[in-house]
Amino acid sequence: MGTTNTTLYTKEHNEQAELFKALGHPARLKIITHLLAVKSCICGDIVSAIQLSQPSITRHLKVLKDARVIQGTIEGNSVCYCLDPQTISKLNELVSLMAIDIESTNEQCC
Amino acid sequence: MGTTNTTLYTKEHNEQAELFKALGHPARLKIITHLLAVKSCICGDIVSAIQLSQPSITRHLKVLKDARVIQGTIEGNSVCYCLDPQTISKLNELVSLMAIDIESTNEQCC
DNA sequence: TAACAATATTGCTATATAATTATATTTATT
DNA sequence: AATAAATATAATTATATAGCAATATTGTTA
Repeated sequence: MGTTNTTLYTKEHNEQAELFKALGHPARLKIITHLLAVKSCICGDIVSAIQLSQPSITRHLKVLKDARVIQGTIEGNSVCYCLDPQTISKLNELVSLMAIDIESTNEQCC
Repeated sequence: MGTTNTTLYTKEHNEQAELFKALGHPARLKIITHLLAVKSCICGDIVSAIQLSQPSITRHLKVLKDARVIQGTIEGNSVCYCLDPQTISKLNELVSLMAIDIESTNEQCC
């Protein structure tokens, strides 16, 4: 049905899935890369950096914001977006743990 | 349109997005967690570990396999699945870089 | 206050996804 | 060869997502 039955899973798995899902679109990765590249907050110029319509960008930004990948603060007329270090850090821990766990599981049976 | 226009993005971003997308479902994270926990390849018992129908599991496994998160080898009647260390390692590098980059961008303007 | 600028929302369409039941395929076993 | 077991595929349904054009909202400035 296109609808995930979240009741079957832990809160953690559901939250982590939301995060990964938010990262699962090239436009959103491009936005993130852009935010990292400019080394500071950026405002409306995301639209000119990404080849999508303004409403589409806004939507992608909303997805990233809902997943707490980015934060947005209103600065007068425009909005200043930047990455949320906490979320990226949490993501990093999660993936690092996976990588460590997999190292110790070096039975390579497949 | 529900269809991502992949031509707008780099091959890397498209590939990374595919990977994140594959991880963006709690059932698939549960499968991964299970594979990490049993510390070895497991076969059909994934179905009993996850509360979903057999075809749904098979589909999730296919998504993970297509994204190279897991590998599957046929063992007689059943299939043995395990995580692909290379992909997890690549993912780890990517996310680590993000985390490092964000550290150096500590202007916290938002 | 009017006009402008920047961002958000709405409405729409087409494709993608999640899930199931039923069926098919494949291999093992008797 | 027949049956059983394990996995995969097909068909179906409902919801989600990506994208855009048009419009609304919100804040700035003349």
